[in-house]
Amino acid sequence: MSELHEPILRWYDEHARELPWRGPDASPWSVMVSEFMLQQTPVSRVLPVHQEWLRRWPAPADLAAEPTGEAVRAWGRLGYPRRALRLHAAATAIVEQHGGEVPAAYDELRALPGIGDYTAAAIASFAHGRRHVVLDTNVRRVFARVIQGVEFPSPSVTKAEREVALEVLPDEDATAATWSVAVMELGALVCTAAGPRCHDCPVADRCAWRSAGHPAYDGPPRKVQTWAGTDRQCRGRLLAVLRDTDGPVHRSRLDAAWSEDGQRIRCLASLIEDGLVAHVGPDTYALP
DNA sequence: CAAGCGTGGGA
DNA sequence: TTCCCAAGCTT
Repeated sequence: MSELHEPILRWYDEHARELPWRGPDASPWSVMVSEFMLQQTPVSRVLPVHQEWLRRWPAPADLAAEPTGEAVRAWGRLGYPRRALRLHAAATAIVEQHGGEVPAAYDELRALPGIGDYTAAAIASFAHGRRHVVLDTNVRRVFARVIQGVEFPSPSVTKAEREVALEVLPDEDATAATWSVAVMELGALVCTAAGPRCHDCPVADRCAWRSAGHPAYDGPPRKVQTWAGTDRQCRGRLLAVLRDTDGPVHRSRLDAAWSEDGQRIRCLASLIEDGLVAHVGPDTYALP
């Protein structure tokens, strides 16, 4: 499958977006912050928050010196705000255990809060030029189509999938890192989940899914998250009140944000349990 | 391993 | 409008 390398690497060289966390001047910390923010959040929404984050906290130690609530507030509306807590906790661990420098070793990255297999491989590859299999949703979809000939990959990563990704990973470290980001970019811009632009694809003539006539997805139904009325929506409402207010707020403000008493009380308790909200006085709450 | 966790934009 | 989805992690 190494005949995929040249066309995809050349395509990336010509079509890659210029993003602040790419480029030769991007620090490992900048890459790490971007990877946290990009977990389930689109690039366009990450860009302004990432820029302000790096301006305010140019190194892990700068973030670690702040209360966790400052990270939650600066996270804004990126979603999944526990990522902000984990990024803060990871920065603290980097200061305490790694001399303030983002580790380059996969195992050390993987041990940090909020860093799973994908993020550890991505930081090791993109910030430090190490050779790792980087399997995100884009890479999985590209390989599913080009190599396996199906529209979408299985719900969770399989052993076979990981073996295929390792087989096609270039041998040289720097090339492997560029390859991974190139395949990701191809998935993000061309081989998209809905409406792939096969006419712009550098490997369309080698694509198993395309040569099979774009057979429809035949796997288990992909689950859709419900939203209206869920705890996630309730928690988002409550946290938004605190985020958009300077200083503590009275409980009446939170009561006004969600009408159903039982759910609101449960969600507030879970936010406190998660460390996203602090109970600072009788009927008074604030960011931690 | 399935479920839970935010948010907003595009089709 | 409704549905789908966007560089996952944790439990």
